[in-house]
Amino acid sequence: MQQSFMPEIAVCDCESIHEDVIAAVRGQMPEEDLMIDMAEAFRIFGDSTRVRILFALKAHEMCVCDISVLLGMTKSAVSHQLRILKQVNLVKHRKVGRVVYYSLADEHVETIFSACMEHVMEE
Amino acid sequence: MQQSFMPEIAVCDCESIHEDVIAAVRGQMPEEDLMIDMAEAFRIFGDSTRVRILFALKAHEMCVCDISVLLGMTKSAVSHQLRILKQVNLVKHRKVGRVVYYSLADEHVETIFSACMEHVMEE
DNA sequence: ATAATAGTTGAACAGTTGTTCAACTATTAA
DNA sequence: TTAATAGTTGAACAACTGTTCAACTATTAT
Repeated sequence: MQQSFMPEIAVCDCESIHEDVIAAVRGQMPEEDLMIDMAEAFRIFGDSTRVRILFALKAHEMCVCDISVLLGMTKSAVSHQLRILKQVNLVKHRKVGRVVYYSLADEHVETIFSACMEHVMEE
Repeated sequence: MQQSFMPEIAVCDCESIHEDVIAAVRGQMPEEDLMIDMAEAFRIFGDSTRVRILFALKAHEMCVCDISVLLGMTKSAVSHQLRILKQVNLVKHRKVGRVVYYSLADEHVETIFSACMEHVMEE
Protein backbone atom coordinates (compact mmCIF):
# COMPACT_ATOMS: atom_id res chain seq x y z
CA MET A 1 0.00 0.00 0.00
CA GLN A 2 3.00 2.25 0.01
CA GLN A 3 6.42 2.44 -1.62
CA SER A 4 9.92 3.41 -0.55
CA PHE A 5 11.46 6.47 -2.09
CA MET A 6 14.29 5.56 -4.38
CA PRO A 7 12.98 3.92 -7.59
CA GLU A 8 13.32 6.81 -10.03
CA ILE A 9 13.80 4.15 -12.69
CA ALA A 10 11.51 2.11 -14.90
CA VAL A 11 8.47 3.60 -13.22
CA CYS A 12 8.14 6.50 -15.63
CA ASP A 13 9.21 6.67 -19.23
CA CYS A 14 8.85 10.44 -19.43
CA GLU A 15 11.60 12.62 -20.75
CA SER A 16 10.18 15.92 -19.66
CA ILE A 17 10.86 15.37 -15.99
CA HIS A 18 11.45 18.43 -13.85
CA GLU A 19 14.31 17.01 -11.84
CA ASP A 20 14.91 20.19 -9.89
CA VAL A 21 11.28 20.30 -8.76
CA ILE A 22 11.34 16.65 -7.78
CA ALA A 23 14.50 17.12 -5.75
CA ALA A 24 13.11 20.20 -4.01
CA VAL A 25 9.79 18.55 -3.22
CA ARG A 26 11.49 15.40 -2.00
CA GLY A 27 13.33 17.51 0.54
CA GLN A 28 10.07 18.93 1.84
CA MET A 29 8.11 15.69 2.12
CA PRO A 30 7.32 14.51 5.67
CA GLU A 31 8.47 11.13 6.92
CA GLU A 32 6.85 8.29 5.02
CA ASP A 33 5.57 6.82 8.30
CA LEU A 34 3.87 10.05 9.25
CA MET A 35 1.90 10.13 6.02
CA ILE A 36 0.88 6.51 6.45
CA ASP A 37 -0.23 7.19 10.03
CA MET A 38 -2.20 10.21 8.88
CA ALA A 39 -3.98 8.18 6.22
CA GLU A 40 -4.80 5.50 8.76
CA ALA A 41 -6.19 8.07 11.18
CA PHE A 42 -8.35 9.59 8.48
CA ARG A 43 -9.59 6.17 7.42
CA ILE A 44 -11.09 5.63 10.86
CA PHE A 45 -13.32 8.67 10.34
CA GLY A 46 -14.07 7.64 6.78
CA ASP A 47 -17.10 5.53 7.62
CA SER A 48 -20.49 7.00 8.40
CA THR A 49 -21.35 4.37 10.99
CA ARG A 50 -18.27 5.27 13.01
CA VAL A 51 -18.94 8.98 12.56
CA ARG A 52 -22.51 8.48 13.81
CA ILE A 53 -21.31 6.50 16.82
CA LEU A 54 -18.79 9.21 17.69
CA PHE A 55 -21.41 11.96 17.42
CA ALA A 56 -23.72 9.94 19.64
CA LEU A 57 -21.06 9.41 22.28
CA LYS A 58 -20.13 13.07 22.06
CA ALA A 59 -23.65 13.79 23.30
CA HIS A 60 -23.81 11.14 26.02
CA GLU A 61 -22.30 7.94 27.34
CA MET A 62 -24.26 4.99 25.95
CA CYS A 63 -24.44 1.23 26.15
CA VAL A 64 -24.16 -0.94 23.04
CA CYS A 65 -27.87 -1.57 23.05
CA ASP A 66 -28.71 2.14 23.17
CA ILE A 67 -26.42 2.83 20.24
CA SER A 68 -27.86 -0.02 18.20
CA VAL A 69 -31.38 1.29 18.74
CA LEU A 70 -30.35 4.87 18.00
CA LEU A 71 -28.62 3.92 14.76
CA GLY A 72 -31.01 1.16 13.74
CA MET A 73 -28.27 -1.43 13.56
CA THR A 74 -27.62 -4.79 15.14
CA LYS A 75 -25.62 -4.96 18.35
CA SER A 76 -23.07 -7.05 16.50
CA ALA A 77 -22.43 -4.43 13.83
CA VAL A 78 -22.15 -1.73 16.47
CA SER A 79 -19.86 -3.84 18.60
CA HIS A 80 -17.51 -4.48 15.69
CA GLN A 81 -17.21 -0.75 15.02
CA LEU A 82 -16.75 0.01 18.73
CA ARG A 83 -13.86 -2.41 18.78
CA ILE A 84 -12.16 -0.48 15.97
CA LEU A 85 -12.74 2.83 17.74
CA LYS A 86 -11.41 1.36 20.97
CA GLN A 87 -8.27 0.05 19.24
CA VAL A 88 -7.29 3.56 18.19
CA ASN A 89 -8.20 5.02 21.58
CA LEU A 90 -11.07 7.15 20.41
CA VAL A 91 -13.55 5.58 22.83
CA LYS A 92 -13.31 4.01 26.27
CA HIS A 93 -15.72 1.77 28.15
CA ARG A 94 -16.81 0.85 31.64
CA LYS A 95 -18.69 -2.27 32.57
CA VAL A 96 -21.62 -2.32 35.00
CA GLY A 97 -22.97 -5.80 35.41
CA ARG A 98 -23.49 -7.08 31.92
CA VAL A 99 -23.96 -3.63 30.47
CA VAL A 100 -20.98 -1.95 28.80
CA TYR A 101 -21.06 1.83 28.64
CA TYR A 102 -19.01 3.54 25.95
CA SER A 103 -17.86 7.17 25.90
CA LEU A 104 -15.34 9.34 24.08
CA ALA A 105 -11.77 8.78 25.24
CA ASP A 106 -10.80 12.46 25.08
CA GLU A 107 -11.52 15.74 23.32
CA HIS A 108 -9.57 14.83 20.22
CA VAL A 109 -12.68 13.78 18.41
CA GLU A 110 -14.47 17.05 19.03
CA THR A 111 -11.42 19.03 17.92
CA ILE A 112 -11.05 17.11 14.69
CA PHE A 113 -14.75 17.05 13.98
CA SER A 114 -15.23 20.78 14.36
CA ALA A 115 -12.08 21.48 12.36
CA CYS A 116 -13.22 19.29 9.49
CA MET A 117 -16.92 20.03 9.67
CA GLU A 118 -16.19 23.57 8.51
CA HIS A 119 -14.39 22.15 5.51
CA VAL A 120 -17.30 19.90 4.63
CA MET A 121 -19.79 22.74 5.00
CA GLU A 122 -17.90 24.96 2.58
CA GLU A 123 -17.86 22.50 -0.33
CA MET B 1 -24.14 2.26 3.74
CA GLN B 2 -26.41 4.14 6.07
CA GLN B 3 -29.82 3.75 7.64
CA SER B 4 -32.75 6.01 8.28
CA PHE B 5 -33.67 6.76 11.84
CA MET B 6 -36.93 5.18 12.79
CA PRO B 7 -36.53 1.41 13.15
CA GLU B 8 -36.48 1.12 16.94
CA ILE B 9 -37.95 -2.32 16.41
CA ALA B 10 -36.55 -5.75 15.74
CA VAL B 11 -33.04 -4.35 15.58
CA CYS B 12 -32.34 -4.83 19.27
CA ASP B 13 -33.82 -7.35 21.63
CA CYS B 14 -32.52 -5.61 24.74
CA GLU B 15 -34.74 -4.80 27.67
CA SER B 16 -32.34 -2.53 29.47
CA ILE B 17 -32.64 0.31 26.99
CA HIS B 18 -32.12 3.81 28.32
CA GLU B 19 -34.93 5.44 26.40
CA ASP B 20 -34.38 8.86 27.92
CA VAL B 21 -30.74 8.86 26.86
CA ILE B 22 -31.62 7.73 23.35
CA ALA B 23 -34.22 10.45 23.00
CA ALA B 24 -31.85 13.11 24.28
CA VAL B 25 -29.00 12.00 22.04
CA ARG B 26 -31.28 11.76 19.04
CA GLY B 27 -32.14 15.41 19.54
CA GLN B 28 -28.47 16.35 19.46
CA MET B 29 -27.41 14.33 16.42
CA PRO B 30 -26.48 16.35 13.32
CA GLU B 31 -28.30 15.85 10.02
CA GLU B 32 -27.76 12.39 8.61
CA ASP B 33 -26.47 13.92 5.37
CA LEU B 34 -23.85 15.95 7.17
CA MET B 35 -22.40 12.87 8.83
CA ILE B 36 -22.32 11.03 5.53
CA ASP B 37 -20.57 13.98 3.86
CA MET B 38 -18.06 14.13 6.69
CA ALA B 39 -17.27 10.44 6.35
CA GLU B 40 -16.83 10.85 2.60
CA ALA B 41 -14.50 13.79 3.09
CA PHE B 42 -12.41 11.83 5.56
CA ARG B 43 -12.30 8.84 3.26
CA ILE B 44 -10.52 10.93 0.61
CA PHE B 45 -7.67 11.52 3.05
CA GLY B 46 -7.74 7.90 4.16
CA ASP B 47 -5.28 6.66 1.56
CA SER B 48 -1.55 7.17 1.81
CA THR B 49 -1.05 7.64 -1.92
CA ARG B 50 -3.48 10.54 -1.93
CA VAL B 51 -1.91 11.99 1.21
CA ARG B 52 1.53 11.80 -0.40
CA ILE B 53 0.27 13.47 -3.56
CA LEU B 54 -1.29 16.27 -1.54
CA PHE B 55 1.89 16.82 0.47
CA ALA B 56 3.88 16.92 -2.76
CA LEU B 57 1.55 19.48 -4.33
CA LYS B 58 1.61 21.47 -1.13
CA ALA B 59 5.34 21.93 -1.76
CA HIS B 60 5.15 22.69 -5.49
CA GLU B 61 3.04 22.44 -8.61
CA MET B 62 3.94 19.23 -10.44
CA CYS B 63 3.16 17.34 -13.63
CA VAL B 64 1.88 13.77 -13.55
CA CYS B 65 5.27 12.45 -14.58
CA ASP B 66 7.06 14.29 -11.77
CA ILE B 67 4.65 12.90 -9.22
CA SER B 68 4.98 9.38 -10.53
CA VAL B 69 8.78 9.58 -10.29
CA LEU B 70 8.63 11.15 -6.83
CA LEU B 71 6.29 8.50 -5.48
CA GLY B 72 7.70 5.58 -7.45
CA MET B 73 4.36 4.78 -9.03
CA THR B 74 3.06 4.44 -12.57
CA LYS B 75 1.53 7.46 -14.26
CA SER B 76 -1.71 5.55 -14.51
CA ALA B 77 -1.99 4.95 -10.80
CA VAL B 78 -1.18 8.59 -10.11
CA SER B 79 -3.64 9.80 -12.71
CA HIS B 80 -6.44 7.72 -11.21
CA GLN B 81 -5.84 9.26 -7.78
CA LEU B 82 -5.56 12.76 -9.23
CA ARG B 83 -8.95 12.29 -10.81
CA ILE B 84 -10.45 11.51 -7.39
CA LEU B 85 -8.77 14.54 -5.84
CA LYS B 86 -9.98 16.69 -8.71
CA GLN B 87 -13.55 15.45 -8.31
CA VAL B 88 -13.70 16.75 -4.75
CA ASN B 89 -11.98 20.00 -5.66
CA LEU B 90 -8.83 19.42 -3.67
CA VAL B 91 -6.56 19.88 -6.69
CA LYS B 92 -6.73 21.86 -9.90
CA HIS B 93 -4.76 21.54 -13.12
CA ARG B 94 -3.48 23.58 -16.03
CA LYS B 95 -2.37 22.18 -19.34
CA VAL B 96 0.74 23.31 -21.20
CA GLY B 97 1.19 21.44 -24.43
CA ARG B 98 0.88 17.81 -23.53
CA VAL B 99 2.02 18.38 -19.94
CA VAL B 100 -0.63 18.71 -17.23
CA TYR B 101 0.43 20.57 -14.11
CA TYR B 102 -1.45 19.86 -10.89
CA SER B 103 -1.59 22.03 -7.79
CA LEU B 104 -3.67 22.40 -4.63
CA ALA B 105 -7.05 23.98 -5.24
CA ASP B 106 -7.01 26.08 -2.07
CA GLU B 107 -5.67 26.22 1.48
CA HIS B 108 -8.23 23.76 2.80
CA VAL B 109 -5.79 20.91 2.58
CA GLU B 110 -3.14 22.65 4.61
CA THR B 111 -5.67 23.62 7.28
CA ILE B 112 -7.00 20.11 7.65
CA PHE B 113 -3.58 18.51 7.48
CA SER B 114 -2.07 20.64 10.20
CA ALA B 115 -5.16 20.26 12.37
CA CYS B 116 -5.05 16.48 12.09
CA MET B 117 -1.32 16.03 12.05
CA GLU B 118 -1.23 17.15 15.69
CA HIS B 119 -3.75 14.49 16.53
CA VAL B 120 -1.71 11.80 14.82
CA MET B 121 1.47 12.92 16.54
CA GLU B 122 -0.09 12.67 19.98
CA GLU B 123 -1.19 9.06 19.70
C1' DA C 1 -28.00 -25.36 38.54
C1' DT C 2 -30.72 -23.22 34.87
C1' DA C 3 -32.46 -19.75 31.96
C1' DA C 4 -32.16 -15.31 30.19
C1' DT C 5 -29.71 -11.32 28.62
C1' DA C 6 -25.70 -7.78 27.19
C1' DG C 7 -22.17 -7.99 24.60
C1' DT C 8 -18.25 -10.11 21.85
C1' DT C 9 -16.19 -12.79 18.30
C1' DG C 10 -14.84 -15.29 13.92
C1' DA C 11 -16.26 -16.86 9.47
C1' DA C 12 -18.64 -15.82 5.42
C1' DC C 13 -20.44 -12.71 2.09
C1' DA C 14 -21.11 -8.84 -0.84
C1' DG C 15 -19.56 -4.43 -1.97
C1' DT C 16 -15.78 -1.29 -2.42
C1' DT C 17 -11.04 0.24 -3.35
C1' DG C 18 -6.34 0.82 -5.44
C1' DT C 19 -3.21 -0.82 -8.87
C1' DT C 20 -2.13 -2.85 -13.19
C1' DC C 21 -2.60 -3.44 -17.98
C1' DA C 22 -3.75 -2.30 -22.54
C1' DA C 23 -5.93 0.74 -25.41
C1' DC C 24 -6.98 5.23 -26.12
C1' DT C 25 -6.78 10.77 -26.92
C1' DA C 26 -4.22 14.91 -27.56
C1' DT C 27 -0.27 17.37 -28.50
C1' DT C 28 4.36 17.93 -30.44
C1' DA C 29 8.16 16.99 -33.61
C1' DA C 30 10.06 15.07 -37.85
C1' DT D 1 1.35 12.33 -42.64
C1' DT D 2 3.77 9.74 -39.27
C1' DA D 3 6.05 8.71 -35.00
C1' DA D 4 6.65 9.75 -30.37
C1' DT D 5 5.16 11.24 -25.90
C1' DA D 6 2.08 13.05 -21.66
C1' DG D 7 -1.67 11.78 -19.83
C1' DT D 8 -6.36 9.49 -19.37
C1' DT D 9 -9.55 5.77 -19.22
C1' DG D 10 -12.12 1.30 -18.51
C1' DA D 11 -11.83 -3.51 -17.42
C1' DA D 12 -9.87 -6.88 -14.56
C1' DC D 13 -7.88 -8.41 -10.41
C1' DA D 14 -6.58 -8.86 -5.69
C1' DA D 15 -6.96 -6.89 -1.24
C1' DC D 16 -9.75 -4.78 2.03
C1' DT D 17 -14.08 -3.36 4.55
C1' DG D 18 -18.63 -3.48 6.83
C1' DT D 19 -22.57 -6.26 7.92
C1' DT D 20 -24.74 -10.54 8.96
C1' DC D 21 -25.11 -14.83 11.16
C1' DA D 22 -24.34 -18.21 14.56
C1' DA D 23 -21.86 -19.46 18.36
C1' DC D 24 -19.78 -17.92 22.22
C1' DT D 25 -18.63 -15.57 27.19
C1' DA D 26 -20.02 -13.21 31.24
C1' DT D 27 -23.31 -11.65 34.31
C1' DT D 28 -27.85 -11.66 36.52
C1' DA D 29 -32.12 -13.68 38.12
C1' DT D 30 -34.98 -17.71 39.22
